[in-house]
Amino acid sequence: MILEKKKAFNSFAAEKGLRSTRQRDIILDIFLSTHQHISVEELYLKIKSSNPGIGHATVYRTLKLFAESGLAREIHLHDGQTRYEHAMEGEHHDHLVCTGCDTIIEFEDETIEKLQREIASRHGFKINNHKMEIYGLCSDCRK
Amino acid sequence: MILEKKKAFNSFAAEKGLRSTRQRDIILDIFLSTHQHISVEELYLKIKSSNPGIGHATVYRTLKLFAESGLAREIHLHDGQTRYEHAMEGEHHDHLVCTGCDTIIEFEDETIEKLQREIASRHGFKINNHKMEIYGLCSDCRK
DNA sequence: TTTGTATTGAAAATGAATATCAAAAGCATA
DNA sequence: TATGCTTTTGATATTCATTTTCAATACAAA
Repeated sequence: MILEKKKAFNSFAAEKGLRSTRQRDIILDIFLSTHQHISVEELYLKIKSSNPGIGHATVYRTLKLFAESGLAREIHLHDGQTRYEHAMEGEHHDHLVCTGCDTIIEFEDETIEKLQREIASRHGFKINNHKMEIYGLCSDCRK
Repeated sequence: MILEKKKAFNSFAAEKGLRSTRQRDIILDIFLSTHQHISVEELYLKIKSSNPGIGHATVYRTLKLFAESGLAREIHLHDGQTRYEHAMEGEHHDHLVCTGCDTIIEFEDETIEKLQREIASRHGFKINNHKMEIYGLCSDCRK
């Protein structure tokens, strides 16, 4: 699966005429090895620890490329940091965010997606993307 | 209705032991006179034009207070600016955002809200808040 | 008034993200 | 393999929204 994703990114890169570089390979490997919702800073530190030479800007640039290629998706929660999650074709993750402990739980609900499409078409919109976040307290934090 | 909101904010302020100041009155008046989704900068400029003395920081601070009091709600679209909308008890606005012309259309859907509550309770969450934005192209921009 | 504290505004600081630009690296071609 | 052109990189500076700092000011209770 990771291999497929690498291939997918490589063909995206080839199509765009991008060169293949050591840095992009490393960032891709490490990004693919992470869990969901990693912030740029977190990823940067992770990369730094094994590859001290790689710069801040490169990580930002490369993650934008991943998003463009469809490999990753940007998410903006309420703390002013951009995070990236692994994106797969046609797959959508919505989020339950605990404001107590910052736990993020993913969910999908086909009925909601369907209703979104209905609402959009009722207003003449063509959906590209959507995001939905529910903020609250998880059972642990309510205690 | 505007009067009620002012009263509501004043009792919130009283409860918190906040003082009543000329600046907060002015900012409240002007905020209440605006339409939905005003950015801090836009509001600041509007305020500045009639009250040149009022500072940037005060506008930021006061809007945070409004949000805390329940009078306003923060919204974060994807351009790095915080906007505020008028919030009313129990009322929720979700948004259809046109990425072509930045038009924002509000909608509400009780079925979606119900499904959200179900999902949350299934995960043991108590909802405080939610946001949902659908990004796409409106009929004009698709032409 | 007087006094204690909250609030303000100007300016500085922060922090995320982007731009700049010279040096380095990739890649096609000779 | 060497050459030359172009992309990419990384250090640094910059931008922009927002927050902090702090001395001066305003509020409200006594």
